[in-house]
Amino acid sequence: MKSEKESKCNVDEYVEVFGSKWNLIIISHLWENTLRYTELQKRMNGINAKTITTHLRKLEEHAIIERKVYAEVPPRVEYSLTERGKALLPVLGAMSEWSKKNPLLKMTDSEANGKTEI
Amino acid sequence: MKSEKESKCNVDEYVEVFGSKWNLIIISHLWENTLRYTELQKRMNGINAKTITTHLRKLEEHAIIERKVYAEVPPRVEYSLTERGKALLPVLGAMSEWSKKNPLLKMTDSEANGKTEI
DNA sequence: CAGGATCCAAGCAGATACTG
DNA sequence: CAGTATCTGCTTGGATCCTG
Repeated sequence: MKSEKESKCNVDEYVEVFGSKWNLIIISHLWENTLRYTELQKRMNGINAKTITTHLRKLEEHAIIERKVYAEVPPRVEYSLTERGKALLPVLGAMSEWSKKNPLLKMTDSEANGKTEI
Repeated sequence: MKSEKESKCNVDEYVEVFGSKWNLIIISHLWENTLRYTELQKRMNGINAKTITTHLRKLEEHAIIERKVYAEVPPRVEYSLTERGKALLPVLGAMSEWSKKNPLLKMTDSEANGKTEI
């Protein structure tokens, strides 16, 4: 809704980056290793091309990930985190910590029907 | 799209909580103090009732915020963070840290047309 | 005051088909 | 292989009206 820097000043800054399901998922997948487009897509449970591309471009704009194109015969494009992106470690780490200590209580749609795995 | 616990195990757990613009904003507003419905709404730049209520309910389900209703003549409802919610401090802190050290580079829709404020 | 109920509009994600 | 283009449908957010 495009709030122009009112209220919480810098909150709306990181909201753009963190306030997105896909962004968080992509970043966590690129955490350990550099991945090719297809490989990343596969790991993300076969998310469709348009969706993943849109978010990859977005993260690229924010200089959080880097896109390297190799001019080879079978085209190869690899995505990896930039330094800026790696600086997110504490954030992802804190999130992971919190979720480990505070497992979700309910399941949004299917009211906690025994889904206590992971 | 309801991915059932594939790929990154615990990632999809916190994505539900953090992967939302409004959740992050609400949490950051309730950070310092308990707020009444109207006050919270006002601080969120006049976000409309339905939207804020939806997210407040969601955060309540996740036991991140608490909703206290005072049976007074002019109804009063106050929202505050629970212990579980306060445990998010490191996460929000890390986000804030990151965004301070890594200011956004561009403006999403309006291609950086001089909007370098904040 | 703090919403619930509706309806509508915009944004997002998915499917499909097509290229360098 | 790694996308782009397009169309469609669900999900969100917003506006408005109404109520305990």
